[in-house]
Amino acid sequence: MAETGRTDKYHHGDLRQTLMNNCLKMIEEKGVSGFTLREVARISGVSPAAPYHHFKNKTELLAAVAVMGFKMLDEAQRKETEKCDNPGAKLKVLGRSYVMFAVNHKVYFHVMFRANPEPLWENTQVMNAAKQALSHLENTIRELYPEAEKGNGNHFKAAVLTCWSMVHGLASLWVDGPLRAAESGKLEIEKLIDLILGQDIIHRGS
Amino acid sequence: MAETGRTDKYHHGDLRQTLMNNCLKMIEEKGVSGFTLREVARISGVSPAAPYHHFKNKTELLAAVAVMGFKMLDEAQRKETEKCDNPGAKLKVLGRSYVMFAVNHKVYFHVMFRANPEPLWENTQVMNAAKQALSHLENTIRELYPEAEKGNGNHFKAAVLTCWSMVHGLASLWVDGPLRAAESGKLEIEKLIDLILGQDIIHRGS
DNA sequence: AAACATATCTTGACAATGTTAAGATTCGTT
DNA sequence: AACGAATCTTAACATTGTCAAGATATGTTT
Repeated sequence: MAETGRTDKYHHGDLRQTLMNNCLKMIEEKGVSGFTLREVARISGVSPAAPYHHFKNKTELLAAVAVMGFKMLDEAQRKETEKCDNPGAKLKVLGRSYVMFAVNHKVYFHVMFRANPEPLWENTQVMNAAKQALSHLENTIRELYPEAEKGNGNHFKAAVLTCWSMVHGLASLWVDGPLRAAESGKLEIEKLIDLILGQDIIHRGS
Repeated sequence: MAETGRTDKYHHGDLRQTLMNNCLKMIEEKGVSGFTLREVARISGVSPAAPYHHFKNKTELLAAVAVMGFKMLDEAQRKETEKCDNPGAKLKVLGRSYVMFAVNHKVYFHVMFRANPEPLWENTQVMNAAKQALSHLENTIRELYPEAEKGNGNHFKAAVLTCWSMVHGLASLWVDGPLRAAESGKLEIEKLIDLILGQDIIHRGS
């Protein structure tokens, strides 16, 4: 039951989902800029105008994919942290999970953070899904450093942002190419993650 | 002397540079995906086919811009570190300079790291310029932790990558929108940088 | 069951884009 | 003065995103 093809019916049945799947497939092959609404429609077995009954435009298809990606990330973060009780271990697991998500779902990561005209962040659906996915990190840091939220809360924000920047940077460098291209030795990404997260990041604030 | 317009001559005189400038201007206004070869040509006062005598295609124009960006970054890193003798201070200055470059030259950063079909990293010119710009960080870490290069050098690579990831992550989150969109309090980016770089990043390896 | 509103898909069209081929114009050199 | 190379233009092609109008199916009301 190939999802990619058409059904014989005039009404496709589940075109919306099919379009999203084929969108991902296409980005995987041709990159996020090689993605074309018309071709996705073609592959899905419908006319060029059909997608417009499910998405306002090309960008909104990408936004829908981004939302799905953030939900997947959220789910991964939730599942992985369930196992550990120690909040310190939690933090590392979260970081590992974040980077591995980017590595294993490069396409989603691209759509989520490299959306082109960058209006995805003005889409409230995307924003909310993103906030939800990030909440795991915030909660864990809250557990680890309850005192950080005292005062103006800048220490807390700094801690969150430090961790986020770190893993997001590593993920970005990997996904965007420089890390892979620069052949950083024969270090595999997994070992890289462990090396980096092995270092005491927020050892002390200020 | 507006660079953007045409000269009366049949031969433009300095079309290559003009195209690059207008390319930047256009991306600044319409985003990196709204950038169009034809419009850049139009603004530059030449026909749609003229750019093809200076760049192999649209992508290579972007590659040229990316190279220029890396050279600017390289120059900034060089200039800023000249002042400080202490390698520890150097490291922070480098980080600050990296992020501020992204903030102040969002367009360049976009072209350098968000190049669309991501073949820019297969362009040797881009690769070399990027390596050059990154060498400052490597050298500084070498000064700071000479012992890290012992053995397989993994500790050294980890340290470099940790610093790079951190600042690149912060820069990415800012440039790509999530940080600005998430209205992370009223924290300005400069304060954010200081907060983050204030934390002992590579306090100890492993 | 019949009629009707709605959702879904198609056809046909439009302007715009990246790119190339063929021809025109200028520049540098001999 | 003449010639080759560099630079630019015109014209064309296949594609793209998007929209308006019409066709077809679905579901609901009577």
